Amino acid sequence: MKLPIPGQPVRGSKTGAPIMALLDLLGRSWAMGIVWHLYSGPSTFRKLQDYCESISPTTLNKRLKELKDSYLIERTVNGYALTEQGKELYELIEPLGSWAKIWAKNFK
Amino acid sequence: MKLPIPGQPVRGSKTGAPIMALLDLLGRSWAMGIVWHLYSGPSTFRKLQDYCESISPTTLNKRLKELKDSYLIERTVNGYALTEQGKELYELIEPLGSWAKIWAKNFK
DNA sequence: CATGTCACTACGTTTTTTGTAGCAAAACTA
DNA sequence: TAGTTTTGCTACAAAAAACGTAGTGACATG
Repeated sequence: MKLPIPGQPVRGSKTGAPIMALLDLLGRSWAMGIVWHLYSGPSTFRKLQDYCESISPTTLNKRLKELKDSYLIERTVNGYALTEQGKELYELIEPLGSWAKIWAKNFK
Repeated sequence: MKLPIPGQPVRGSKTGAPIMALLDLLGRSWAMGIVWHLYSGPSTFRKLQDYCESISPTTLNKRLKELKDSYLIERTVNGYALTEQGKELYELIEPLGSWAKIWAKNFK
């Protein structure tokens, strides 16, 4: 799966509309989960693997590369961490957390 | 791929934390794209297929079923449409649209 | 120098998604 | 009302993505 780059054809848009590139990136398995987790602080590869519970190292490594190449995360001395932009993105999706709790009531 | 149900094990959480169930659902190919598109109004199966440009009917049908079973979309006389909850969800992710435009500048 | 930890890579298997074709039902059209 | 479109799918084979296990090289620890 190649990196979705705004301005180039991506899943959902031949012209590469930024939102579609972003949704392509985030719509891959574990991508949002990784961002979600990293907001609580930098994490090592192994800890991310533990956190994700069932992600394969292959997939984790791929997602990390993609997120790095998309300027959302970076490697620091403490492990993988959100960039400033990554934090911005997290803050945009953060409201999903409390909304999800309400949404969950449907399933009872 | 089975429907991620809050309270049951889902990708990223053995206990089925609502946010993880939601991220599992939305982290499947085309899921957010479908929600994004439907906010502009109800759409038929064929129109969604056109809009998504490269989704297979098999996958579109699966995603629609999942979103229906998750109370985010429903069938109306005008085709598939967001439920009230689906609209709420859209409004939460809407800010991604304008943020994506800024994010896109990284790639130049 | 032996042992452990860490960040991966290799690789074969399973699961998901694609792409093309086609079909039955409903809606238009002559 | 018979024929044509349109619609909402399903079937199925092929391609791609993700998994799971094993293992490797780099670095730290004792």
